[in-house]
Amino acid sequence: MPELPEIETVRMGLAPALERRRLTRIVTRRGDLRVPFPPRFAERLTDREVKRLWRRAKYLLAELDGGETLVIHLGMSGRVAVYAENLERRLGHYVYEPPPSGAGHGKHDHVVIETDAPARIVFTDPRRFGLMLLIESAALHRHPLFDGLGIEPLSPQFTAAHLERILEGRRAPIKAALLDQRTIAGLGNIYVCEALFRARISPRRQSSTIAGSRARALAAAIRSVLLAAIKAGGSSLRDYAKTDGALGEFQHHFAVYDREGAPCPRAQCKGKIKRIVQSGRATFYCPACQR
DNA sequence: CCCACGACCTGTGGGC
DNA sequence: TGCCCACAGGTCGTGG
Repeated sequence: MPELPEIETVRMGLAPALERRRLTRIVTRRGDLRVPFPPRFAERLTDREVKRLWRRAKYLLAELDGGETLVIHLGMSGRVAVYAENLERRLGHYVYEPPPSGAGHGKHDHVVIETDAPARIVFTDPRRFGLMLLIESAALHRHPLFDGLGIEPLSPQFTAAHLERILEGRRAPIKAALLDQRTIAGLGNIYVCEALFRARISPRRQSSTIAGSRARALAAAIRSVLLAAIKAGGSSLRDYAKTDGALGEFQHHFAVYDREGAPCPRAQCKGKIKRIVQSGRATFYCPACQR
C-alpha cells in the first residue's frame, strides 16, 4: 500500500503507540524480508525508547534512544496493524480491542513489536519486498538508502523553480523521472499518474520540456494530490491502508489510475483514459487533455 | 551519468 | 467450475 500518503497515514496511526514508548518485546518470524534483519535485531530494539517517528521518502523512521534508528520500508505489499487494549481514549480509535488471539500469527506476519503503551504492532508483508534495518541515527543521511534521495514534495523547498532545475537536461519521459526517488522522494505509480493528470501534462512528455507554467502546474498538482490523499487516509487497492484496519478512501477519487477506457473526468473533455506501459509499468492518462 | 529492463516474491482476478 | 497467466502500491543491479 505504499506511496508517500500511505506511509504518512501509517506514521500517524503508529505514533501514539510508539512515540515516547518503550519497546518491550520484538519477535521476528523469519530471517529476512528483502534483505536480512540486522544482527541481534530483537536485542538491539528491546528496552529502547522511541524518541520520534518520522518519514523520509517511503521510509518510516523510528529514532531510538541509544543512537540507532529503526528503518522500515513497506515494499509493495507491506502493512502495519496496531492492536491496543483499553487505550481508546488515549491512543485514538483502534478497532481491535482487545487484540484477537491470532493477531500476529498470520502466514505473512513477519514482525511483532510490543510496547509499554501497551500495544502490539504487527508487520505483514506477503511479497516481502519490504525491509527493516537499524542504522546509526547520526549517519542516516550518509547511508546509501538515503544519501541520493530527492526533495520531499511537501516541504517548503519544493517549488516550481526547484522542479524545473531537477528536470533540466533530462531526456526521460516525465513519468519515469517522477518515479525516480532521486528526483522527488515519495511518489509512486498512482500519484505520478494522478499528478500528471491534474497538471494536464502527458506522461510521455520529455522531462526537460517542463518549465515555466508547466513546472508551476506540476509542482502544484503534486502537492495537491498528496495532501488530498493524506486527508483521505491513503489509497486501499487490494489491502487496507490504515493501522486500525480501516480502509483508506482515496481510491474513490482516482481520476485516471486503473481506469482504462473510462471517460475523462475533466469537464468539457471528451477523451477516454488510456493505459500504456512505460519503463515496465502501467501508466494511465487522458490523451485528449494531457499534453 | 542516464535510462530501460529483469529480478525479487506471493496472491488474485479475469479470460478461456 | 477450474486452470493459467498477467499483473500488482517498489527497489536494485546490470548492461547498453
